[in-house]
Amino acid sequence: MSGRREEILDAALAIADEHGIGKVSMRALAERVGVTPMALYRHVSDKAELLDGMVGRLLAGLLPPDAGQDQAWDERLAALAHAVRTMTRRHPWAAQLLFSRPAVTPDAVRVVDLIYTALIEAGVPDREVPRLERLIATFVIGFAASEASGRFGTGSLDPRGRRGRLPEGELPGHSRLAPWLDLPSDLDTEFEADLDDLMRLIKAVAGGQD
Amino acid sequence: MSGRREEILDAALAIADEHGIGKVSMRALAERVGVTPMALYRHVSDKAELLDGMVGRLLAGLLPPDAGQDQAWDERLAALAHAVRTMTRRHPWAAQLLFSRPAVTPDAVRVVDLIYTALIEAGVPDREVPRLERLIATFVIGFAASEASGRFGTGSLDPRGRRGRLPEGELPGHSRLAPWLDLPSDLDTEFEADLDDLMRLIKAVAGGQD
DNA sequence: CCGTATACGTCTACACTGTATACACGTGAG
DNA sequence: CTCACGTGTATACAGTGTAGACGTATACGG
Repeated sequence: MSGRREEILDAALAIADEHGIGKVSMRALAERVGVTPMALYRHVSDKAELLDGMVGRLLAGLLPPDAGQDQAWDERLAALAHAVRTMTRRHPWAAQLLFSRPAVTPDAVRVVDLIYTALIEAGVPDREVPRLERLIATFVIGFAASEASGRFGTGSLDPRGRRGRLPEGELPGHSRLAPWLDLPSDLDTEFEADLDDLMRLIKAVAGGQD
Repeated sequence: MSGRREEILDAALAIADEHGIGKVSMRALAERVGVTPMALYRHVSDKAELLDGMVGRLLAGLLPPDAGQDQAWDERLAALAHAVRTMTRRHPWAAQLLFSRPAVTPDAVRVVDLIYTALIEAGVPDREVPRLERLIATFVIGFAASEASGRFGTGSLDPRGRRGRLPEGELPGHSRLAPWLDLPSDLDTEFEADLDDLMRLIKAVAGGQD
């Protein structure tokens, strides 16, 4: 009935994109919409529900424009994974929220279903499909969240700092891998390689049983 | 120098365990320690640094008591993964924080190094080790965070609710998998199966190149 | 013994936060 | 006309992180 709710959600989204999720307060949002803070509660029961609505709105943008039925299952899966990553790069604040609530909104369920059908088409036994969906989604979201929140470090300065801070010899792995750790990590190609590995994993599960 | 900082960190940890991370406020923490809120700032520069210190303290508990050198690489890796999961089950609030900052604290680096050496021992080419470490850690932390924050749903009620809310036929994957979705998910065995798959993935990367 | 440095803690105050409660105004239906 | 309903407002409360100025207790070098 009311596009007002969507209007509010989009305003919140705009604030988050411009100034970070931390600046999304009921007062700031109200001012942006042009109302009193309490007016928001007519359209949103909680601040939590507001945040839920925001991620819901982003998830809706994840669905491929056309059904994309012409692509093979692995291409559809890769496209979805890339869509998640580009989404969290445009909206870094969203990555953390994806872990916060079960995927019960209609849009989220539709995305899950896309993964289900892709895995079925890949030949994964029905019994294993939900587990593999969670495995893949968990990794993809986790990667996006790590990237967005800085867990992967900020570049080449980081690994050097690591080794220096601990007594020599206590980190055999780090010292052996030193040449590779000093390279500035290219997360684009890394993500690609990770996806390749996951596809192989899916094929292994599919091939082993059917 | 000052065991006082550790004392404060442990008090914060206790509050988080008893009443949830949301109840960890400078005022509540100060009262627990028996001081004025502002006194905490002598030992901790920020609330953010306080939270960082809390996860650091938990990461320290992740290291195996003895070096555990007698176990094979895959057993050491599995043990580490299980340790993360049990840690986030005991401290559900911690899972989200693991995504928040790069692993630069000494304890975190030591954990990363354990994974490095395990992967090297597995025969993974040096060049691929850091990537695989990130892949595995990302999944394990993501799984723990999902479990802790409810992303995996709260049981069997959830999947039924999902399908009911959307028009029939729009979710082919869900309707085909209905029998499996209604089963209460057993996250213990699911995590085990996921680890098995990841081990296979590691062996594949190792075997393909050396 | 004295002066000083350092670590630690207190008090007050500010600018925010989410939201409960009570009230006002429009519009459309019976 | 009246009543309900959807919407927005005004006020208020309890809680948050933390800046700034001020004390005090212990230890150390002359």
